[in-house]
Amino acid sequence: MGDQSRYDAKLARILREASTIFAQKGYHRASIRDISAATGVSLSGLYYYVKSKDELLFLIQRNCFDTILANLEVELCDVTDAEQRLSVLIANHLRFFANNMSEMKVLSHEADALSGAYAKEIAEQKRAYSATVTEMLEALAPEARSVDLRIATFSLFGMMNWIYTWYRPDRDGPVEALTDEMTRLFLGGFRAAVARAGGPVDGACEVTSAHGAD
Amino acid sequence: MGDQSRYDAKLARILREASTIFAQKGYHRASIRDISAATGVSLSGLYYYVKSKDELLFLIQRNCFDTILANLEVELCDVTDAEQRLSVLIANHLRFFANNMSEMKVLSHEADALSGAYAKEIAEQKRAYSATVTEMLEALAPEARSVDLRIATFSLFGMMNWIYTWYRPDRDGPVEALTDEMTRLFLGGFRAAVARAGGPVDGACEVTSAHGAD
DNA sequence: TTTCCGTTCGGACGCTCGTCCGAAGAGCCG
DNA sequence: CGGCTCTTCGGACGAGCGTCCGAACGGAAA
Repeated sequence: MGDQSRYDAKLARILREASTIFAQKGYHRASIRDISAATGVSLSGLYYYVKSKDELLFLIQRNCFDTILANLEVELCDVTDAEQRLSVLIANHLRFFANNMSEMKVLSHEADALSGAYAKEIAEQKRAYSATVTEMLEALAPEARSVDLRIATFSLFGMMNWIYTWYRPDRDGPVEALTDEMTRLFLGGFRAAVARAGGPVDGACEVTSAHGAD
Repeated sequence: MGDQSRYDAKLARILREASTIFAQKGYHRASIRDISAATGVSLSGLYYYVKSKDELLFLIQRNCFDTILANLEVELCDVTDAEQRLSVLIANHLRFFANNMSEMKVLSHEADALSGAYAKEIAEQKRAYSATVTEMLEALAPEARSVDLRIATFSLFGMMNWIYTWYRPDRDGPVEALTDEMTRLFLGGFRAAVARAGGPVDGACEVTSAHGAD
């Protein structure tokens, strides 16, 4: 049989180059011809490795989640403290993102470019990941309301995922510093929010409902 | 002269419908034909109101920033307390987003779909807005390092802007509750981070650098 | 050498895209 | 009525898109 590993390597290279192109131009704006040019593989040659442009995006996204979730499981296995578990998750998430900026941008930005079975499989991975975070927060604050846990969960993902729009290691420092800062920001806020749950933050909240619609 | 206000109203309607379409399908995937169908205006008729598809996106985004920034100025004019100023900004931001979900999604998701002069003008509005937030944070914590202020600024924008991926009023409660919760989360975290600046959060941070690259 | 199979590719397919041209409609003034 | 201006539109243009077919390549097995 012709080298299986050679096939795998070339497919991996195609996925990597495609991530770069998708990250630069966006999924819909990027064309198969762009990817053909970037990889040096002919237009029709690409279709030997991939069924469609959609599958290309699907494989990229699934690889990302597989890696993130697998790494997370390894790193969490011997950590029991609730706060440490959360900060391990944050570190794992941001480290993957910083080391795979193109893939991360594709993951965050092209979340609903897929449809059908592809979309379903990715959505399931995302659901599992979110549920993990919510469980961690619940372990940290068993008395919190579920709505607030949901808001906290997605606020954390917002902080972390949004970095694809602004983070550049040369200007903003290494991932480790970013991780520390975000962990401190979120964990500190979550602790404080839970501690005085129900009450406003030093009169900072009643301003909220002052104005009507825009 | 034929009604100027009639022209303006129709243009506004086109922009509104276009926002919906762009939000649903994404800018590049959405076609002028989709917008033509949604508005009932013919394909070529649209070009009487708008020079190009790019200008359509540009006008939507500029209208958003104009509204947000104008509202903010009004709301801030008689607030002096540093914490209250920040929470007014958060409230203003989230209220606009929740009341204009399509426009907000287009603003957050199609940030770099523009190019040339259009992109430049929007980028300038965004820069001014970010600078406002950073200044508020600095007023709140004059001793913080500028890198941390930058991270805090974009973490806040991440929390707020990411809601376009998950927030639904019927499931997640009214904007006011969301605003209170996010204000509490961020402000609490920021205060805590500043208070113990430099030091890790209860041994939650040294885990960060444990593993290498992925 | 011949056969065979995994791999590669040129070139074409039908389709949709953003844009524009020339003409026609609508309301008003003379 | 005719003429003018603002608005609207049918239909076409060239370009680029994702995909696929049939043929050719190359190295190992016979």
